[in-house]
Amino acid sequence: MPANKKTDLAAKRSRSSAAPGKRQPVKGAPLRREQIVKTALALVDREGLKALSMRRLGAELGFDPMAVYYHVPNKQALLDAIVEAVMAGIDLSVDHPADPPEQRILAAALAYREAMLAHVNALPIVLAHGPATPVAMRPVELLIGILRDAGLSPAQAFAGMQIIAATVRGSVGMGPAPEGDSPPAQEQIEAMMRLFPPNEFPNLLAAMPYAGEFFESGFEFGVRVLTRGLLAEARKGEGQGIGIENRNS
Amino acid sequence: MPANKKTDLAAKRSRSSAAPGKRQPVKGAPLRREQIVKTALALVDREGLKALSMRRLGAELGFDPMAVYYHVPNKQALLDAIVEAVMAGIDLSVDHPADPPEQRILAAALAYREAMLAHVNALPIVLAHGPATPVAMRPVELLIGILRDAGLSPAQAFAGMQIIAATVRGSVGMGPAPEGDSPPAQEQIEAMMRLFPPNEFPNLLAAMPYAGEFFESGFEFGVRVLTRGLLAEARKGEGQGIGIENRNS
DNA sequence: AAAGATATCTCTACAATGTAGAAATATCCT
DNA sequence: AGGATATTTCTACATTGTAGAGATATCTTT
Repeated sequence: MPANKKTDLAAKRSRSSAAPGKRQPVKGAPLRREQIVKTALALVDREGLKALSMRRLGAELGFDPMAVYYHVPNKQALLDAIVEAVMAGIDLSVDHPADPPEQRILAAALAYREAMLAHVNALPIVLAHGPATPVAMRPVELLIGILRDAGLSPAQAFAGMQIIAATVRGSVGMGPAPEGDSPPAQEQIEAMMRLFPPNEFPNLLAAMPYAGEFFESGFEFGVRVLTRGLLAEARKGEGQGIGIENRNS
Repeated sequence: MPANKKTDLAAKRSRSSAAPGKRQPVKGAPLRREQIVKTALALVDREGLKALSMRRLGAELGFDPMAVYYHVPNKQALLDAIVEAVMAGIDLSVDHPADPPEQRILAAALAYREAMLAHVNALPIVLAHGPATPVAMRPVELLIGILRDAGLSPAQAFAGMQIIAATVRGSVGMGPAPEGDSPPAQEQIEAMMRLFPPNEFPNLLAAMPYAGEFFESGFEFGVRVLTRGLLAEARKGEGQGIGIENRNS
């Protein structure tokens, strides 16, 4: 009696949710797109990007792998959805319009960064030009809004938002390697010492010991510098062709 | 007489190089690792990342696909080598130590950016935490050197280099989508207008028309702001815990 | 030049992947 | 109940990276 796969899969489905007396799901909660994305992201977080195959995802969900294709057209769309989920994780409630602009900008940048660092294994797809969906654009809208509140013209605000977002994205991409690519930082540093001849890389080697320290507090430092400069330049009306005239009311 | 594959492949090899009278290659130039990487990068540039399969690369080289595996342990190593090749494309000759620091930093940042933009199709792997080989570290060494020349402490210089590099990397990653993902910018903008309700995204929509303008000159603007702020903060001795004391001679 | 040693390349084969297409089943509506 | 629709499963296939063994070229030594 070789129990076939169908029975096995059906048995695996969790019937925990859904009240039994009412209508709606009877056999077990049907597959929802949201749950697919959530499970996929969790899998990536746990085991890395290359562990995310459609078959593995199907197993994780307790469904046939092909079931996913009813809710998502192809794997690329799934990856896009994952990116969107990461972006949706940005906590926008950190912004308080009454606070000074410097503080608002820093808070937004940190929230952005925090959301990405919460899913380091997904960084390759997040940084590879994620989709411009409404969800992913809410933080952008907020940042531009803050900069406009600070008195910048639309063009200046857009440029400022781009620079800040670029700094956030670039900085998380340069953090510690994800997915067990490399040994712990200490060994890595010593290996580099051996790999890089001190006469060719004197400055790099001299600065390496501060690498860890930077990742802790250096990002904040950078954003603060950037913010201050941005606001000052904007007030001066300078801007290298960006918003030379103020298009305000 | 079914001409077998072996003969076909051998016939395909270019025997154009290598003097015939001497020793060394007689049958046709042997496969060199450098040529493999070069061909692979060219293929990626031409047809995008997903066109780069080992079989396709073999065909492009005129060798059996498996021949590559004698020179490169696996595909990941090949990708790493491609990233390194892109980094090696950074033109370090733009730096003139006699120039003022602002100018040197901007030139270095632009050279970095230029090299990455020269291979947009490779960006996903370039941004996905490239390997820290000596070649890839030369620009880093240079940047730190410039900042040290400008009077920053090692820690400050390292932090500054990180911020600038992050800005460069982030900004190229936010450029126009590669690999024909999306239609030309103009249509895209109009599509966004439709996708984003103006009451939820007023600032974004107001700033969108300047998107193109930013990508042209906004990056320079951002780096300039960052540089000026960086140098000023460093002179003041401030630095949020980064290099509070100067570890100079 | 012959013969063995080594470097380089080729062939075959396999497991894993994304996904098309048809079939099966569950759910809903009348 | 029965037909319509939504959802899931099965089967199958082309493509991918790459292991392993074998073939061939090249170099070294005699």
